[in-house]
Amino acid sequence: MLPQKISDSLTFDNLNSPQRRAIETTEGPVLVLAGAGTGKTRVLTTRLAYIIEKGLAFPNHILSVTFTNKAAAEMRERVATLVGRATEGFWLGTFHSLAVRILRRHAEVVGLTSDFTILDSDDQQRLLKQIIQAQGIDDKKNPPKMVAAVINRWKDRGLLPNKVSPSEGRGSQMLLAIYQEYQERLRILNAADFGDLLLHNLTIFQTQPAILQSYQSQFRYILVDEYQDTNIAQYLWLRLLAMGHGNICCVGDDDQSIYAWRGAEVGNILRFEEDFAGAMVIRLEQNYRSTPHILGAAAGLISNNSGRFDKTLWTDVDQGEKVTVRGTYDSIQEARFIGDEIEDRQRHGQALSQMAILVRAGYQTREFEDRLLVLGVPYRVIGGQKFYERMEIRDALAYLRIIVQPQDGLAFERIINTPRRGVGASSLQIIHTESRAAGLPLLEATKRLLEEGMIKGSAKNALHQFIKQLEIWRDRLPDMGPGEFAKMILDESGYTEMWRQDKSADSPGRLENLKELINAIKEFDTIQAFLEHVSLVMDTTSTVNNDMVNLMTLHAAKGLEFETVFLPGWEESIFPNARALDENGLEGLEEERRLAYVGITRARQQAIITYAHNRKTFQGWQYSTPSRFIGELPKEHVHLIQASGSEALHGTRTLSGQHPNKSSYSKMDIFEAEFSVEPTHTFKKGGRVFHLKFGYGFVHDIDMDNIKVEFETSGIKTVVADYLEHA
DNA sequence: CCCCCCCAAGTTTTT
DNA sequence: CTTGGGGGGG
Repeated sequence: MLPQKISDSLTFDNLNSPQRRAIETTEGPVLVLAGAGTGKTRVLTTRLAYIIEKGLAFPNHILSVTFTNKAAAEMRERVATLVGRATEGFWLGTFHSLAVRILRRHAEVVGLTSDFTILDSDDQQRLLKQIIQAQGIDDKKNPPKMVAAVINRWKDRGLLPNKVSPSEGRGSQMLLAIYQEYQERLRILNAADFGDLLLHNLTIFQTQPAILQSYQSQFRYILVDEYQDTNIAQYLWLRLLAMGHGNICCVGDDDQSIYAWRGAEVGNILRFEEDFAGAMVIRLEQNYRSTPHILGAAAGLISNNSGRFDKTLWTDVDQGEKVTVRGTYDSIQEARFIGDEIEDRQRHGQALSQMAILVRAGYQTREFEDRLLVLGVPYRVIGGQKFYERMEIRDALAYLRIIVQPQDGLAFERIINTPRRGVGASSLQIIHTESRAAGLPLLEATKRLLEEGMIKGSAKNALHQFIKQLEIWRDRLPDMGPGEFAKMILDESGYTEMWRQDKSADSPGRLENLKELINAIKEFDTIQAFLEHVSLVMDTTSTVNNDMVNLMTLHAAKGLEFETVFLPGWEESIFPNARALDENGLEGLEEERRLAYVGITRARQQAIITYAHNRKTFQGWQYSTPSRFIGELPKEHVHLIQASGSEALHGTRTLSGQHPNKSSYSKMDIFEAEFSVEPTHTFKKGGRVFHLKFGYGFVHDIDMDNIKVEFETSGIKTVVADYLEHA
């Protein structure tokens, strides 16, 4: 095919024909089923550039939606390169950032003012806790966390309190009452939680046809990334906007839908053709990332799921190694094995940053961290606690919030007695009561109580002082740079001093974080702009690009790729996760399987799956069974190495929680039906062999595929038969 | 009102 | 084992 040039910077070179079709079909609904590693981002960005370069629309006529800020930033950057200019006019961002932009313009429609506060989940749970307690409900039996989860799921489905059907869930009346009160309190706080951002948009669109119409005619082309992760509210939002022209292009992969537990509906992508009449479905199936064995193993695994679009990923590449499945005696050996494999590859010139250990749950990274520390191998843990979620950062932000937005009662409450000012629970209780009775924000209620002399003792002076101080700070706000302003607040409030006085081990770190926060604030024009950024961009942008092994959860790995991927802990209860199965049955199992699919398809060259027969948990030693997913991998794509010799034995859980004693073990036979465990090589004890890395040596001992060799130059090593040849 | 001790729980996570 | 939250005592 001849390369087709669209403009100076945009060509169709190196695009396969489905990719081209996905780019050129600009009119009407299009669903692009983009399997792992099939050039999805390339298609999205090129399509965007194509629409611009063809003169079909100006940047502000295109709505491009992603889930994460990271994805939005990447897209923005790549589109800018393609069209050769900045991307200012584009409506390109996350669902939430785009929804906020719209909501700030029409906030009054839903009873907010345009400077409303965005609450994160921590604020949300604090508020819910107050409501639960105020309604005299036991917050032990109904923890705010769980109540928040129920309300969030309702919001994910686009349901306001009046739309929740009475039969919904258990204890629904009580939860519904909390939900109603919660929405009321949010309005008084002039605040919106994350779910509200979308939900309020829907209300605006549904009640104000003129507003909806103006957006419908503005956004002539709509592009959506990761469509399999959309929830109902997001789907409704897209549908309302796309009504009319119908030029909506959704890109996604149903096999990579791993967020059902937070409201994503795989059904959205499966139903696309019904939802958008005349939709064209384009499959991207040529994979540019992985070897045939990796694709084959992943395909075999995912074929066990029902209700999916049938896709067959294929690749031009014809070499590559089988997926390794390695059993170990216990979790200590598992960590050792992976550590050694990493060092091995490093010695062979593979960059550490090209290796990743992907785990099911965050706590699993610890044993690998310990091991890598011992080995002196640098690593980084991706994910974990976010900068803006740290206590000291949230406190500091609360100071800024209450100054900028006096109605923000949650911020007020957070810092009113931090550092200690002698305003305890009892004073706060009085303020709360007044606030609710008079329908006033906490700060206003406090002022009134002070005027009326309703607060006595030390709290009276403290509150009086503090409110005066807030006003002084607020007056200075216009005259100072945001960084300078923030530093002043933290110093004058005594907050910095509080941590200086604190002698616990983590206080120096906290002070350091506060400094970092001030630096971050300096980058913004106003405190308001900074706060908006924080509430929507929870990323810690780590620009450090050192050569380190990557440790993260499977969820965090979606969208990434590595030369070598280690997948430890493939054991029943861990992966598939027991709780996922308990709570969601077959659905849960299928989502776990998709997670496994995501894990395997992150690998370019090698995927190494491991499991341990005995695992140390917080209770003690626990016997575990290899994951059913291992048995689902087609054997022609897998190289199985069982725990060898005495390691292959296992026992039942011991009562004492001691490390199991080998004498109480029976031979394991789980895989004998699935895999041949016969040695596939012909090496003999005493035979001379050659290894690419260790050179020549003599066979010392043989245990299945594991050959112990005494090498001439590097001593005794146990290596896998595949890497040896007769010499 | 503050501090300390005890008890309970312990997937995944973006915005 | 570790961490966070709540309750009770000073």
